[in-house]
Amino acid sequence: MKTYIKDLSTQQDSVVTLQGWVQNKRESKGLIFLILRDGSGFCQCIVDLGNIGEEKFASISALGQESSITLTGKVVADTRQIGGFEIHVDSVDIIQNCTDYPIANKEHGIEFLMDQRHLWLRSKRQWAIMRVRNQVIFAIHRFFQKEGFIQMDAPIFTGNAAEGTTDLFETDFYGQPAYLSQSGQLYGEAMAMAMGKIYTFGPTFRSEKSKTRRHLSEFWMIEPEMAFHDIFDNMDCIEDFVRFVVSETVANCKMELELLERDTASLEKTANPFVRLTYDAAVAIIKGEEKVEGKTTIEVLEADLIETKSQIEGLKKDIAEREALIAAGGMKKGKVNFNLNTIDKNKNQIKQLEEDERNIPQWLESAKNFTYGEDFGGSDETVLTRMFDVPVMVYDWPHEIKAFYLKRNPENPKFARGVDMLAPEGYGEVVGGGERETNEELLIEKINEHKLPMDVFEWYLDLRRFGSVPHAGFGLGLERLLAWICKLPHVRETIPFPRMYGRLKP
RNA sequence: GCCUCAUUAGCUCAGUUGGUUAGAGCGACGGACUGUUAAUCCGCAGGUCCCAGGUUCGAGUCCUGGAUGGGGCGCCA
Repeated sequence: MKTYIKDLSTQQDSVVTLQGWVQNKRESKGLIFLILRDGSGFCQCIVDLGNIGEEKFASISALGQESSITLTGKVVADTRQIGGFEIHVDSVDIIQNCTDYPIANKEHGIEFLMDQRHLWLRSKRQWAIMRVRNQVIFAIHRFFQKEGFIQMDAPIFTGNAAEGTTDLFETDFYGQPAYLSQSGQLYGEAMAMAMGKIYTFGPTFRSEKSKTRRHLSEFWMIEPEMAFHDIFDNMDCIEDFVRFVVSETVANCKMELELLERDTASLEKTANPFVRLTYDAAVAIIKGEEKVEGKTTIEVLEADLIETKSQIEGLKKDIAEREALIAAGGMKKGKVNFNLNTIDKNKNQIKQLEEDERNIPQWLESAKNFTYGEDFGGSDETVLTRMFDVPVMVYDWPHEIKAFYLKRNPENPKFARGVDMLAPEGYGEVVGGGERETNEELLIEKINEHKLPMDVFEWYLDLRRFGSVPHAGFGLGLERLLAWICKLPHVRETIPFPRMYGRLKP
């Protein structure tokens, strides 16, 4: 039977066989410390010259990083180790000895790592992120399945742009132009009329030339659609759903989130009620006309700017101190290296903080001058969510700026019943959705207003002609949700092989 | 599409007002050390300073254009 590192705790003092890769190696005379990884975890394995013989010892000593091996040894408890266990090795079979593995155990730049993505996935942080992704996907399915939703797959080739706004990838479909799907929602609506409650879970494609930390050209979206649900039922569903996925992930990914140094306290706050604001109320807060807990956005942002500046000063001081210590001499080499590396890290942090320093005044300006009636920009979202520590749902948007299929507020037709959920900690829009228009005349009017080809929406109008009912739904961006849960600076690390502007390989 | 910052060894980065033969650490390689946790110590090798022009006696450094990348805006999940 095969043994995996994650199961070592059940095998204490017995002899097991592990198969994996040499993640790191330290050597001393007569002893080799191998850090083995097998996909399920990491474990230190000790090779003793006296146990294994000189010839074998030399061949193990020559193993490069990421060499593949099979080893057999005794499981010994050792509190110093990550998993609490280590292996005292009896024998090693080398499957492949490899050398010159490109990714070293140190800081690397993002461009280099993205070029090495196929190998980078083996690194600890990436390993942890991919495991969280797996748990999040599983929790999403559990939520909808327990709530009686039917999973459906929407087509990926479409003949039209669903909302007519975003840039799509064009392909050739037997001589006809076809577009890669930017949303499965319209098809979801059809299926919801058949099944009651459905959800799609599939890839989505947008050819926007966006170079930001929250855009991908290819990403995964979850789109539930519910018959007999209005905007408020929809918000209840969003809230229950996000709360469930976050709490299940926190419960099932303790080790992974710890490895990512993710403070889960802020995730646990999703147990509290989410903030619900109309567009009007949100705009008043963004513009600084309305206070939240006694403070305006302008005050909070100005304080953030001062804080950023003092952090930069603090880091510069820290660097100067370390440089002076090194220059003074007499420091051990290991300590010098540690300090040099810390200086590098601090410098990188300063670069990021300096970007914030440049951005915050722009955001402040943009928030102050926000024009009522416009859609929120990324910075407006950041500014708004900065004021709360739970997700914020903004609903009832000016209908002109929202998609054609959103229902008007019957009490005030100026507003469409769309809802966006903004994640805290600056992550912004993670969910977009709303109640769907059921009035056929209004829909036709909207399709014309948006200058969309009527013939491709004929089938969609049929949904209003035959047993039309109030219904609502939303779309959740998996990678954006993951970036927030893992507190990553960019969505590109949340998907195994990101496709984005300027990145098609590997 | 616009704005902004960057590009120097395999990797992460220094490089002074423009001045001789461009540096460090890590990694790789060779050696030492029997419990290491980014091991440590000694040694050794490693360069199209992103590309193309220009200014200058002289350019890694200054100027112009381009390429690539980071970030922001717009657009969006």
